[in-house]
Order: sequence, then C-alpha cells, then structure tokens
Amino acid sequence: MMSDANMRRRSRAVHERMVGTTKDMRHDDPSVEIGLNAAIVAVIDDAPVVLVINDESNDGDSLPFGRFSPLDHQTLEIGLRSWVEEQTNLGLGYVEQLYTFADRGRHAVPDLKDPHVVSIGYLALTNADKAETMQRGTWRSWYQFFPWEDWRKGTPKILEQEIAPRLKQWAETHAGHSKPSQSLPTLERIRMCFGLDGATWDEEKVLERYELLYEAGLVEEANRDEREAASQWERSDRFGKQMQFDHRRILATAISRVRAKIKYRPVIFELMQEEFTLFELQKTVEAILGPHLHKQNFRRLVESAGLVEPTGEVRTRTGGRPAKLYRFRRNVLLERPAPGVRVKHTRS
Amino acid sequence: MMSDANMRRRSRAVHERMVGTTKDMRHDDPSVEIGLNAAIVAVIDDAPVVLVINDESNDGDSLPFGRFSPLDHQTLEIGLRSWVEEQTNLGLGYVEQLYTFADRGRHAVPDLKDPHVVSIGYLALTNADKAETMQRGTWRSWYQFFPWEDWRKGTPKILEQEIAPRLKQWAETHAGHSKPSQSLPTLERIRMCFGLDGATWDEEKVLERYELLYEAGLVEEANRDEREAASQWERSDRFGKQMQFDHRRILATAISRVRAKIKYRPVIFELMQEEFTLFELQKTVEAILGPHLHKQNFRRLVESAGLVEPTGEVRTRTGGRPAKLYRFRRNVLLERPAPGVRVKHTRS
DNA sequence: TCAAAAGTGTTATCCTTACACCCATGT
DNA sequence: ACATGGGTGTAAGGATAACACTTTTGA
Repeated sequence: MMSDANMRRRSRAVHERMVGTTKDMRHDDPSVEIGLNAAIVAVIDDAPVVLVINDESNDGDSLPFGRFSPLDHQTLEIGLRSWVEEQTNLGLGYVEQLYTFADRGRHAVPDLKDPHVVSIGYLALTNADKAETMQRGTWRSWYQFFPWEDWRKGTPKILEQEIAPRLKQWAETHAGHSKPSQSLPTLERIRMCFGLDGATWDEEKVLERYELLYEAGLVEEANRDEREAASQWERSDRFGKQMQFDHRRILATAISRVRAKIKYRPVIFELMQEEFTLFELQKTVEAILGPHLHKQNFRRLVESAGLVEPTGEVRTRTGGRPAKLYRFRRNVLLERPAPGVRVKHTRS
Repeated sequence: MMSDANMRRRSRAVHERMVGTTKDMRHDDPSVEIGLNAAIVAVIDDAPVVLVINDESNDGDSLPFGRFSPLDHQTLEIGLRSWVEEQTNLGLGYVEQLYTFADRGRHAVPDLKDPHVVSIGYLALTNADKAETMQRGTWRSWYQFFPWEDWRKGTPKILEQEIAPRLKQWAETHAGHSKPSQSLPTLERIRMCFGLDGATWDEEKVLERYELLYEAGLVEEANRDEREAASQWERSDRFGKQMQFDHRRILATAISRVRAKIKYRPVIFELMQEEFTLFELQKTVEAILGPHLHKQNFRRLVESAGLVEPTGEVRTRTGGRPAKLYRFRRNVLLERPAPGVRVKHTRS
C-alpha cells in the first residue's frame, strides 16, 4: 500500500504536469489571456440585431468583451456578466456559452499582431425593451455582417452573383490544398454550405459558411490575418462588415446556435415581451430563422404544443382584427422533455 | 475624418483594455492556465467505455489531459491531439469541443488547492480496434462513474433507494438557498432531472443530474472541493467513482453530447468497424443511449434514411441466420441536412 | 369598401408504431 | 427441434402541410 504522503506526491506530480511548473515545461511560455465575448441578440422591428461596441477603428465594430480574471470572478459567466454590465450598463438575462477559440493568427490587430488570446464566446438573448437602460453600444442588424444570410427578400443576390462563382474558382485553384481531415471535397462542401445546385439551404450552417469564406480569403478578416491573401480585392464591405479580432466568427457561432436552439428549447420567449400576439411571436421566429418560410399552422403548433396560453386580453390596432394576447406557459418545462418551436419550412 | 495613426491608436487602446497591459488592469493577476481534457469514448462488448489514466491517487482516475501552449500548437484541437498521442500513443479521429469551465474551487488537488485553471473539455469517438496501439490508459465503463445512468437492467436501484430520498431531503433543508437564476424550484428540478414521480427519464440530462448531485454534496468531488460539506458521508463510491479535478463533470458533458448528437448526426459510425450488421449497429446505439428501448423497426429506419448500404457480404455465426453486412453511406451527408439515428423509445 | 390580419375547419398525406409472421443458421 | 437472431409485410394512428373560408378591425 502506498503511504499517504506518497500519494500526495503523485497527485502533485500530475498537477504539475499540467500547469507546467517543472521540467515538463517547454518554454517560458507567457501564459495566455482569456477573453470573454458576448453576442447579445434581440429582435427590433422584426429584424434580428446584435449589440456592438462601435470603435470607429479600421477593423470595424466589436462585441462587448473583456478579460477573464479568476481573482475577480468565481465563474466565467459571472465574469462575462460583469464585463457587459460595465461596458453597456445592460443586465443580461439568458446567457449560454458558445465555443472557445484559440487559433493562432485570428486575433490580429494592426500594430500588435497575434497575441495569445483564448476567446470564449457567449450568446445572450434579451428583448429590446428590457435594454432601455443601455448606455454604450449600438444595435445592428446581423445581416450587416452576413448579407448572404438575409433571405427576407428571397434568395440574396450576393449568393449567386458573387459568392458562388468566387468560391468555385477558389476551389479549383486550391483543389490540392484541401485538408485531408475534411471528409468532403471542397466543391461539395461549398454546395452543401450555401445550398447551391439543388442542395437545400440550411439556415443553421452560418458558421460553416463564414469559415468557408474566410478560408477562401473573401472576408476582410482573412486579409487582415494575412493567411490566404489569395484574392486581393479592394477593401470593401461586399462580403459583410468586418469586426474586430475573431468577433465575426463568434457572431456566426451565435446565430447558428439560436437558430438551432429555438427549435427544441423555448428560448424564443427570451426575445419577447411578457405578453404578445401569435403573429408577433411568428414574426420573431421568422426574424431569427429567416422568413417567407412558415405557415398559418404556426398558430396551431405553438398552442397545441402547450407553449403559450391566452391571457384573456386583446390587442387592437394590429392592422386588422384585434388579436388575443398570449403569454409563455412556463409549465411546458415540467411536461415536455424538449419544448421548442418545431417549425418546418415551405416553398411559398 | 480621423487620421490613420489616430485610428491605430484607438484600436490599440481597445486591445489593451482586454489584455490588461495598462491602467485597466486590476491585479497583478497571474494569468490562468489552459487545460485540455479529452473524453475518449468507444463501445466494447456492447458497453460504453471511456479512456482514463489510472493514477492510483486518492482522487481517482483522470481523463487524458494537458496544458495548452499556444507557442507549440496552432489551435486548441491540435494541442489536444498531440497531448493525447503523447500520453496514450493513440491517434484520434473524430474530435469535438464540449465546454469550457473555470469555476473557482472545482479543480482542487489535495496540496495545491484551486489553481487558476480554465479547463476545456473535448469529446473524441473511436472504435476500440483502431485503438490497438494504445499504451497507457484503461478503458472503463462510464457507468462506473455514473451508476444512476445504467438502465441496462431496468431502473437502477440507486435511483429510488438513495438518490431520490437524499436529494429531496436536501431540497427541503436548503429550500431558501436556491438561486433566483434557476427558474424552477429545486424539487421540480430534481423531479425533471431524474424522471421521478411520473416525469420521463431524459437520457440526455447527464450533466444536469451530476451537477445536482454535486450541489447536494452527494458526490465525492463536492466534499473534496469543500463547498457543500452538508452531508458528511463516509468516503465511498456509492454515487459513482470520483475523478480528478473536474473530470467527472467533463465526462458527464461528453455523455450528454454523444447521446444528443447521434440523433441528428451520423457520428455513431465513428464507433463502428468499417463493416457491420444492423444488429451490431443497434447494439452500439443502445450502448450509448441505454437499452430496452428501441424496436425492430430500427433496421427499416436506418436503411430508409439512407444511412447505410449493404456491402453484399454476409456474416455467419451470429447466433442465428447469417446477417448481411452494411457500411456507412457517406453520401447521406450530401443529401440530408441532419442525418442521424432518429430513434424513439418504447416501454417493452 | 377594402386591405390586412385574426381566426376556424377540413382534408390528404406521410411517417411511425405496433403487430404478425416467415427465414436461416448453430447447437 | 428449437432458440436465436435475420428479415418482410401491413394495418392503425397520429402529426402536419395545404387549402378553403369566415370574422373583425382601421384607413
């Protein structure tokens, strides 16, 4: 049997292997910084918006962000909330972690390139009225950053006019460069991501689409990071407004996540007022998922799923007949395992 | 218009606000360490297993893990792969990021409490045959760490005999302590998480269940972290074997994720050989999700979904009639947006 | 009066569930 | 022979997509 002290020693050795205080350390590695970044989403006037800090620098807007300091904050989420509150005076409600990125070369700033930053992205949902106390920051339509995601007026022109041809051209010239880890050939990846040549558009693939454009060097950030300077276009917002650091990637992750999540969790109500009409609810869902897509059956769906209940009140001046007001039925959480707005799309 | 130099300066200011090189810094904060941790999952003899490094210390096994060093590795995933390979000589195939934790007090080691570690969890899937070259490490059934998840022989006894009464007792004594952020009252949370009192068991809620037991001070780790030493039981594995640091939490996250993911992505095939019978496929799905649950219709489902195709060959000595061999149809990826094993449960 | 939105009702279709039954092998 | 798993067919039931139609307001 091992002595107690011996066990302690072993345990300590394990720990040191990790934190690198002994011989196992390879460099005098300046430890990395933890960046917390929040994509705060709301729906205003039936448009999906995100809160950005306008910095007027060359590199575009940024998301609210800050450094995680374990001495100040017990958990990552607490740290995030305090940063956001400090920067925007906005208290957050629903918050969820997205992803942690640490790719070398994707945090470039003009005069201080590639610091060692691990950036942790968060998604927060709020309704714009709760956000009245907000001070700094601007709400911006997320389509400014991702114009190809904007299907409100049918297929976005940029898709077939710019993206498809340039991506295909890139795929041909870089055919050999495709990583073996990617199981699909590049052309197929492009087809699937952007719903070209008969493939169906999947509104959840926001991140995959952005990453493909980055790889192809079509978004400004790729230029900035000097990775694939393959296509030296003039600086422009043609492929969406750029953002600082890797914030556009974080925003893409956020959009993907909300779009997926409202289908199996009742998070859509985080974006609503307490009381709402079914049409308002539908508009909000459409703002997130993309419109022209659902059916009148939407009403029946949410009611029969037990997601909402009538308040008894009515709202007039809707543009037509007065509409019953509804509220979120919190009890669904106790009844169904995965309640959400299970919508299917139509062609009309 | 702002001068170019001016813009650079502003941009720099933003960056410094984050990395804290100027006045914005609050402490001489020793920067945190990044720990990479892998839950490597396989199915052996119809049982779900995870690769652990047996350290024989007081604190139980650990997952393969290591420190992330941005100088050595371009991305987090590359860093993870190299650590795992170094520790176990095992090359990883499918890898996916899970979650990043940094809760103060959840990385305790006996003699060096609460270092500032941000631990990033990863899920890896492999089939045990590919893992033949493995050197260090042991495959352990994940039910050793989560006995209440083991429904292979019907409802686990520990659920009604131990967990339910002790959690309810805890909920009553700590009624006031429930955080306001949790929307549900503690007793309802318990009911939902563990499928008590008529609620349905949701096999995906592995993490929620573990966290509840941690909060209630029933798992060893809670004791160790000296958070809720409410219940001073003798040290025991009654509520599952403990693991080092926060590794059991990471494993819980991993199990939740696989269980959810096989339903909408064809990741189950990462756990299979190249060729397999439909029954083997079913057994593997059951190993992950929990058994006694599906139907013979499983066969029709996977075939009609286009997930598999016959190889033309046959396997004998199955215990019955020889079975056709199948392989994964990689082309589903080009056809369906979210292919997976869409199984529903039955009572039988 | 008419446009716009709120609502109700009804079918056709598909998908899944459940049950029933036959086939081929090893022991 | 029989147990065990392989494999096929089909009918009942539920969900939902699609369509048709009525109601109530504000401009």
